[in-house]
Amino acid sequence: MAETRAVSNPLALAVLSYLTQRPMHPYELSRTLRNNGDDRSIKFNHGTLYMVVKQLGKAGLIREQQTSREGQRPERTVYALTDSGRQELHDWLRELIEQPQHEYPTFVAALSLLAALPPDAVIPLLRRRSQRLGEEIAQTERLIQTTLAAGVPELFLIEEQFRVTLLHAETSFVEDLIGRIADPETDWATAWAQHHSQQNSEITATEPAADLR
Amino acid sequence: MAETRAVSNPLALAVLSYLTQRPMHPYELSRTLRNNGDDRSIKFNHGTLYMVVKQLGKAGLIREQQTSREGQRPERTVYALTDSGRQELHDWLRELIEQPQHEYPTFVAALSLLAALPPDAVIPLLRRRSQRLGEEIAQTERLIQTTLAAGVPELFLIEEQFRVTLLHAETSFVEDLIGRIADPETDWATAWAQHHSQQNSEITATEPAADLR
DNA sequence: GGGGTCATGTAATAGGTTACATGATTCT
DNA sequence: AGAATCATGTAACCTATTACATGACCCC
Repeated sequence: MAETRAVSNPLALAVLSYLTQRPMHPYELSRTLRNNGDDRSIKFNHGTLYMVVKQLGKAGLIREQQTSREGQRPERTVYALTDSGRQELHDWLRELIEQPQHEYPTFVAALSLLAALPPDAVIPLLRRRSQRLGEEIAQTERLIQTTLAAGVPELFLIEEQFRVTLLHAETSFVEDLIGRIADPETDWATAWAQHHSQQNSEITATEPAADLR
Repeated sequence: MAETRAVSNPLALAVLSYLTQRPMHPYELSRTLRNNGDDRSIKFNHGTLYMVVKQLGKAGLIREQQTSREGQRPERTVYALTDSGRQELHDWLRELIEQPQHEYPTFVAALSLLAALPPDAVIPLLRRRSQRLGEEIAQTERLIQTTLAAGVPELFLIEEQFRVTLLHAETSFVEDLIGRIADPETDWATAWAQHHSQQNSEITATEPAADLR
C-alpha cells in the first residue's frame, strides 16, 4: 500500500503542522519556522519551502485559500490545510515516531573508513571532536534554559533534550575509542599502526591487499 | 578558502578510500562496497555511484587508467587515485572526524512537532519505537559477532559499535520520555492533553492560537 | 535621500533516484 | 532451451539549492 508519500521532504511535515493552527502564506510559514527554532530540527531553506508548498498543493494536502495584497507589497497567497492534509500529518508523524529509520550520519561514514588514516593521526582528531561536542552540549543546554525562562513549555524543547542525550552518548563513545586506540593492549590498533608504517614498502606483494572484510 | 568540496557526496569518500588499495572499475567498487557492508554506513545506490565517479574524474581526484574488455562483457573503465585524490581523502576524513556536523535525523523532526498529536496517542507509538530499537540493537550486535567470528578485525566494526551506542542512548531517552508524559505530576503533559481535548470547542476565540514559543 | 535589510517570489542549475537497456552466465 | 540473475552502463525524471529580481520600509 503506502507506496511512498506524495511529498517526502520533512519540511512539508512542518508546514502541515503549522497550518493546523491557522491558514498562512509561505512567507509567514517561513518566519514562524525560524522564530520557533524549528530550523534546528528540520532542514530549512527559502527556495525549498516554496517548492514544498507547491507540491503539497498539487497533492491536495493544502489548498489556496485567498490571495490578498497589503499595501504595495507583492501579492501573497494564503494556504489552508485540507482534511486529507490533516490526515497525512497524523499518519506521517505516527510513522516517524513508531518506526526508527536507518540513517547515514556523517560521523558513521567517517568511522567506517577510519582505517584510511594512521591511528596516531586519528587520536588528536578525536580529541578535538570530543571537545567540540562538549561545546555543543553547553550551547544547547543554554538554549534550553533561556527558552524555558521565556515561558515556553518543556513540550517544545524535547528535541533539544534529545539532542543533548545523543551528544553525551557520542562523547562517551569517542572518549572510550581514544582509550582503546591508545591502549597498547589493543591488538587491532597495533596491527593498524603497522599497516600504515609499511605504507612505503610496497615491495611486499605477498599480501595482496585482500579484502579485510 | 575551503569553498566547498568539488564532490560532496559521502559515497565519493568511500570510492577514494577503496582506490587507495588498487585501481578498480565502477562495478567492482560497487561489489566491494556491498561486500564490506559499507552500504550500511554510506548511502549507496547504483546510479549515484556512476555519477560520483564521473564527478571525481572531472575534479581530477581520480583518473581513467585503462579500458579493458573481458570476454563479451561490456567495456569496463578502470580508475586510479591521483595524488590530489589521496590528499582530498585525508583532508576530508580529518574534517569529518574532528568537526561534528549539524544534522537532521527524522526522529528529531518528529519530536519537534510532537505537540500535533495528543499525548495518549504518542505513548503507544513511543512504546513500539522502544521495542523496535531493541530489535535493531540485537540485530546489530549479532552482525558484529558474526563478522568478528569470520576474522575481520574490530577496526572495521567501529561504526557498528557506535550505532549500538546511539541506539542505547535513544532507547533510554524514549523510555524516560514515556515516563515523563505518563506522569501526572508533569504539568506540561497535562496542559498538552487539555489542549487536545478542546480540539472541538473552537468557539473559544479568546485564545488566538498565539505562538506557543 | 541613499544604503541596508525586510518581504516575497521565480528561475536556472546542479544533484540524485528510478527506470531502461542489453549481452552473459547459470540454473532447471 | 527458456527463465532468472549477474554485469554494466546510460538516460529521463524528480528534488533541492543557489542565484536573481524587485518594491517597501527603516535608519542615519
